[in-house]
Amino acid sequence: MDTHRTTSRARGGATEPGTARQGRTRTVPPSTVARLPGYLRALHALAAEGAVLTSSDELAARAGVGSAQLRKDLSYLGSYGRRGVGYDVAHLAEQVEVVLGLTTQRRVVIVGIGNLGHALANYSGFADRGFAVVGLVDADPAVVGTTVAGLVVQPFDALPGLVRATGASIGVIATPAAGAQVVCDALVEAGVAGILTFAPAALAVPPHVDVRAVDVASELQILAFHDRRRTGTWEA
Amino acid sequence: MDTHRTTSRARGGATEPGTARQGRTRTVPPSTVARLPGYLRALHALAAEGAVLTSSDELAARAGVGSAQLRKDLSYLGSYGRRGVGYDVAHLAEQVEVVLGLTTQRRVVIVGIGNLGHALANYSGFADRGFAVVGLVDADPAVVGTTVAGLVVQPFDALPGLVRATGASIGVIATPAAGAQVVCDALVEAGVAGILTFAPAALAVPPHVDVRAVDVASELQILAFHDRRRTGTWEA
DNA sequence: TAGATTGTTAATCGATTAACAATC
DNA sequence: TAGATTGTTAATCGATTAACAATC
Repeated sequence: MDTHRTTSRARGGATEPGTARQGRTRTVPPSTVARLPGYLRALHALAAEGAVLTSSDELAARAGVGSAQLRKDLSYLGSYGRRGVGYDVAHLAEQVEVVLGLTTQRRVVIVGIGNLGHALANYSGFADRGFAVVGLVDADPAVVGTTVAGLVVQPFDALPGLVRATGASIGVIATPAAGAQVVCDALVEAGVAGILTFAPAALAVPPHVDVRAVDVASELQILAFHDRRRTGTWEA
Repeated sequence: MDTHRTTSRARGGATEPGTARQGRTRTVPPSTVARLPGYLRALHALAAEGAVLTSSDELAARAGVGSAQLRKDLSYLGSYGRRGVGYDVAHLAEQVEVVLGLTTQRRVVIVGIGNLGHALANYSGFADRGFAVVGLVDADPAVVGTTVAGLVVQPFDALPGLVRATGASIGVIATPAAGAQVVCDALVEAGVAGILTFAPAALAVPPHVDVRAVDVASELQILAFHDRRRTGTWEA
């Protein structure tokens, strides 16, 4: 084992195509990048309510962060507010989308069409937020050939062809932990740029591939830590 | 709005019932707590392979972190290794479980039995890792009364009674964003200690309640950031 | 102008990493 | 004893926060 680690919420100093005139390159810290989707969500909610302008106070409250942090985060993207006035909701939303790379719809392939894969394939939040599910893959012959969310489930062998034919740049792994690394390797080999895995397993990937891991049971275990009262381990 | 924010991956300086003799209280940093489930996973995998001893190098590689970080993290829990020898796999796993509060099985209620709620209710990884799903709730009369994963779905009104009757300490929100805050308030009112939400919305909760938020579309957007090549925004 | 709110600076705080003394 | 590996220290690094000068 000598490829890179997963679970790295932070992959170092990413650069960003210059939205500032001149194409100058700016660096957005990983912790900021991770909060941008939340800001975008809040901006869309404001826009839906008809708001034209917002302030760092208001937007921060909606996103659940402090206003100092919000302003600091936005400052990495550029200067999109007006002092004494605030931010133009629509314009700021657009800028955040540009930075996140959401001006083009990304294509997603889901591997593992069990309960979770099913749910993800049918999730409308993907389409709403810039992603198109363009392919479904499963290793189980009983599942292959069935139609889920309007797509016919393909066999595992079809994965590379599917990724290339559809131009998918993101793979989602919704298989059990046992199969996750094999699926991951296949996705990497097929050329995806990012992988979102729900399998409870650490994945090894080459450095040019980005992995994000969501482990539902781990989230519950972290919650359990804070609920550790009367667990029987008291002593004095 | 004057309750607290959500999305706080880190709720400050949690204390831990003293596993060290004397009941002395120790503090485990949030970032360390967040990695403990991964270590536990790796330890269980090692145990399943028959390993009796492991080293910080081996365990760290399995969990996808550096060995220095692993040792630092474990040092917050106590001194459970032997210099020159390594860690006893079974014993260390047990200690991590004690710290995470997994010696008692926690009871979980799921609200929102759509595609995702369905998948979560049926997810075997919960039972395997210390949690029992003891109640399902949905607002849709067409869903109420149906049986999912061996449980009859209850109406929203039944939530407080259900939480109390089952002694659930964790609530999972799998509803659309629009209903999330109402559900959250009801869970808090019913007395849960922690909430895991999949709804794309910031939740306000009182300070004694812990919230963790998983937003699948946000994860994809973060991946999209790293895939921001040829998005058309180049300038020079 | 007076009031408001940004963008940035500087201070603080927490997390990571490398190195090594302690010790099995 | 010699070799191995932990637990801890100290240095570095990055993230957060508060305060305020710039400016609308």
